[in-house]
Amino acid sequence: MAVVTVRSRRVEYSESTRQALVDSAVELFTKRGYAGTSLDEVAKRARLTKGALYHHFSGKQALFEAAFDSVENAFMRKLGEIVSAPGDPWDTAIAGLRAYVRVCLEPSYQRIVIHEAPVVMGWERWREAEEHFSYGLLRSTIEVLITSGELEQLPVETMARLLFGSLSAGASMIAGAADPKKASAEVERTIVRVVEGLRVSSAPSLSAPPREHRSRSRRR
Amino acid sequence: MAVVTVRSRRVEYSESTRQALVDSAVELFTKRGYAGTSLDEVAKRARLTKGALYHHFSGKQALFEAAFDSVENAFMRKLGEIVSAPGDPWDTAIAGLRAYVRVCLEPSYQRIVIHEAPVVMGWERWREAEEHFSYGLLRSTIEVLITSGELEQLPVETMARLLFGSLSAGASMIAGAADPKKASAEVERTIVRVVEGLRVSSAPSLSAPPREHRSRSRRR
DNA sequence: ACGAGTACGTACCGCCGGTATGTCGTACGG
DNA sequence: CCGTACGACATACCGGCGGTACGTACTCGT
Repeated sequence: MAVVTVRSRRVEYSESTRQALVDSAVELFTKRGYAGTSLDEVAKRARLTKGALYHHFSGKQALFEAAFDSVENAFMRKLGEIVSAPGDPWDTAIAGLRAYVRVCLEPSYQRIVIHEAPVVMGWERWREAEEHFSYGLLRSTIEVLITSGELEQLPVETMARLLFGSLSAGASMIAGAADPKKASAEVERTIVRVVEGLRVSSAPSLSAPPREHRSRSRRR
Repeated sequence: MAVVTVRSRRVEYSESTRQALVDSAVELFTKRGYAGTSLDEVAKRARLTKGALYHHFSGKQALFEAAFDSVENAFMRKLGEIVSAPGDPWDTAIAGLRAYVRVCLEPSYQRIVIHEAPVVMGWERWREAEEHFSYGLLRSTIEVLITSGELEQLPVETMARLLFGSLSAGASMIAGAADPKKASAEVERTIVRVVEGLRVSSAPSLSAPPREHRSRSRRR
């Protein structure tokens, strides 16, 4: 079973052209968006023709998803290492947040993953794909924090979605800001503050699932 | 300034056909999305032709923006009344949050305003348009809460964006959930908890679901 | 009542996603 | 060593759609 059929030169060339098409697609989708990019253009930039493109991909959507995966894989590897590093779970989680905010400064991540993918791939499929990437990371991080008693006991799925939404919005804001450095600093600070608001500071709540309380908490 | 030139029957007809086109566009954009909807289809559904459409709108984008405005105006009016109602600012803000979550159950708001608009109109233009609608409401509400000392002092702009991102994500989640009622309840609860985490100097009163209460909301 | 402008409809163009088909080189069995 | 089958592209073409040019009927002001 150790027969590894020496990767022929032929398939090497093939994979290379495929990669060239993906790279070209990433560039053009980032600059002009999905609808604004023609397949002839993508092929031309890779010094190929549409025939080659349709040999490697079933259509425009498939090409986009390949570009999507390419971008995600490029940026999520480091992030995964950060949040799975040993040490205090809270600190590593915060470090992950900061790192993610930095990733969101990348134009290709911004446009392809955050903005266009949900529309192009359909929201459900996008979410499904994100399970393997940033959303999955966020979700597992939250789970760790909840089980370790650092975070308020709230529905993990919902928490993850809402936080992810905040991060995406922060990403958009940073990308569109006149001063991205300053904006990312503010986003970072605010996000961290939001998460800290969900921290359980005191002893682990022996309170059962927080439900119905007397309310009317008045202030002032 | 009192030159009230009697609206001729002609312009009435014209406005009526324009409205028919917008309504048709809202329906089709909601069902099939922007790219999946052809102008011939929109015109046909309104018992018109593409010629009429191009008489009233400069192109597909303009038609979309008209549909966008139509949807926003339809849903944001009530919301505006809620958050500008007299009474305790904190309570009205929370009520506004809950109301917004309900709006997010509407398919047309979901797809047109939340999902497609940022891509179709471009993110910057989308944000600009949102200033007059939901985002503007959220922002002003936050400003009130901060100046009244209820909320942590954080950059208003950033807070508003992040919270808006959370709400949008919650909206998407609700729309895609198998049990939207349950999902919206969870989103509501979690969002309220997040906001309470940002409250100053108050023991977080774990969500207090107020049922329909008083408030004759006669305002404006 | 009559020119003018508005509110459409009709016909057509160019681009683009997708398909069908052709061609050339390479691996492979005999 | 040779033919052949198949993979890796290129070329040619189609249908649909956004957008444009132009034609036409109806209305309105004078």
